[in-house]
Amino acid sequence: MQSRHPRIKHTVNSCQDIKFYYAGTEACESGQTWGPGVKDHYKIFYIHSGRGTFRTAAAEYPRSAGDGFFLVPGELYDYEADAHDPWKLSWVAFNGEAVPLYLEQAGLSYESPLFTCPPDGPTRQSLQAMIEADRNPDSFSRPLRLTAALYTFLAALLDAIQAGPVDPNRSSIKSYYVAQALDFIETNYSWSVSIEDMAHALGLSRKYIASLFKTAVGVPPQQYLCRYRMEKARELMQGSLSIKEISYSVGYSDQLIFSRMFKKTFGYAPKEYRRKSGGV
DNA sequence: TCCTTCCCGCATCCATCCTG
DNA sequence: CAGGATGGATGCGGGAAGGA
Repeated sequence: MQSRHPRIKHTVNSCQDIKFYYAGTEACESGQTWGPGVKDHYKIFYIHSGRGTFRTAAAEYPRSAGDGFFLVPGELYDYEADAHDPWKLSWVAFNGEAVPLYLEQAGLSYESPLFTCPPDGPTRQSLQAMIEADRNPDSFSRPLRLTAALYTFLAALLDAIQAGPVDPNRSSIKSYYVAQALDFIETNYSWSVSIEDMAHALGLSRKYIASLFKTAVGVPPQQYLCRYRMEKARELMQGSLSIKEISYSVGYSDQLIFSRMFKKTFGYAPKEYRRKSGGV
């Protein structure tokens, strides 16, 4: 293995994979409805005042001030303001590959679409900041400001949800640790990182994170890391890099060890694999 | 929920050999 | 001769059980 690199990259690097769509606020009229309908993006609602009802195909959820709910793409929803005390809503719509990860970390899903936040907390403040940024089109920096505001809002939302009442059956914190571990591997596989390094970066013991990882993923972290490196190597094998260059690129300073692992994983030595697959 | 200890399997390292 | 594969020794990582 190459010498240990002192700088461990951040454990979550996929923040670029979230895209802001739109945001807004509306004081609804009595009995005002939307749907049933579907969205092609994620949409989070926050209730400032009043009350109303949010429905999925499976359940009906009465909601009031301080509550929130969210929609996932492709599912059928409808919602309706109360006839006597209609709600005032704010919403933010977004999409991206990283969204499911963050929602899972927050314990939100189609089956569990509800959350509660303090009326004057940072969640509402960051939501308001995003709506303000969306209203100001006279700026070249508007897209960056909106994206930054969206991250701030999601971070505040995660903090608010995780600081809330703890459900003894809730597994989101474990999912969070496992997601962090997966992200660590995908970010640092090209260095000579160990599972000890990963545990240190997450602030957990090596044994504990390995246990969570095995339960969630099905294989130990060391095995997952090895397999991940081999898959990356197989991709690089399609190009013109030498076996030695590929081994360095996926975190092995010793091509001999790399060759052995490659053969164990795929059944062929690297050179043999390249010949069979018609590579360079 | 998180950590510790013990033990064993396996990944890694080094030396050597093989192939084109 | 350079690039790549194999064999044996060693240390790290995983599993199990239990404690704080």
